[in-house]
Amino acid sequence: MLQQTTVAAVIPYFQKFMARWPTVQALAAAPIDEVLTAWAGLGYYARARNLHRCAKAVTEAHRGIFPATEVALMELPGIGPYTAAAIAAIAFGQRATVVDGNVERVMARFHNVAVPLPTAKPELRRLAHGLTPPTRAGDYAQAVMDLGATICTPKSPACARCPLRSHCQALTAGTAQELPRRAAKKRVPTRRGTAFWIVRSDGAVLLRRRPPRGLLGGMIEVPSSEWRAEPIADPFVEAPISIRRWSAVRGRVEHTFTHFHLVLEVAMASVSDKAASRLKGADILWVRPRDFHRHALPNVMKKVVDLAGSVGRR
DNA sequence: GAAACGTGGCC
DNA sequence: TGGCCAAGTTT
Repeated sequence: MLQQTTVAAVIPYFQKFMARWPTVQALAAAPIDEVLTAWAGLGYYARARNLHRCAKAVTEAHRGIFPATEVALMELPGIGPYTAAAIAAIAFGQRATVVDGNVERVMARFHNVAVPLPTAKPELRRLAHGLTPPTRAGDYAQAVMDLGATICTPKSPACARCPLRSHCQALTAGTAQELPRRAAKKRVPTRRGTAFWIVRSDGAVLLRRRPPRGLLGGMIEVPSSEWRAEPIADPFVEAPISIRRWSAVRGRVEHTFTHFHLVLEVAMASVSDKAASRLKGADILWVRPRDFHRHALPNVMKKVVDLAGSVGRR
């Protein structure tokens, strides 16, 4: 959960997961849809799929016991170099070098490394390895991560009250504020589409399960036209049902993903039960808005729901 | 190596 | 207000 995500954002999700699935076996036995529903809103949904696969692997291939070496941990889904080292050091008390964004920043400053990320990663890892103590490497790693989160922050680091200030080379050089350097970022493009809010006579709305991998993989969506850089003249040809009368919802949904901005128009329509009954398939759902919380709607789709739901209220 | 992959908080 | 960045991993 903590991969690329702040502690504050994770805490309520962590509490919910631990209460609902207290053991790795319980998580392994859960349907993926339930795991994704519990993860909805946290983002990077491949993590939820990987966590679930990992629980299955530990349960089925490791007799419910996590492997105790970094190399073996790395074999598990969703566990990369950082997580493997964190588990080895924190859970198993081994001398493993834990390198996350905090550690990279602290190392770049402590040793005044001017080489930009990600080029500097191997060097920062070597430096981190050199400082890792033979005992209590897990406590040490968490201390450095907490230092990075509270004192050695990305902007305006609190060097005056840093316990490492007497040995920090960037502080001596006056470069702490500007380190670590990073390669220039690319501009994010904008994509556009039209979401189709299709209501059945009983008030249920058409939802759809996205393909199991890729963007929002396995999550539930309000069906929409394809999201394109160049919008098409008639998006309604991509609606899941051919409908004569669409009504445009005033306003738009804007959302920023990691690598593109999304602008969504919303169109509404009612369909007969007969027409609705023709839409079938494992990926099709008809759900009343009051039951949306039982499904894995990512935040971008919650924005669509909010906009569509505003019709009639004003 | 580079790109894909969510969302929210901060300044 | 828009860019930056977060306890990274996978393809």
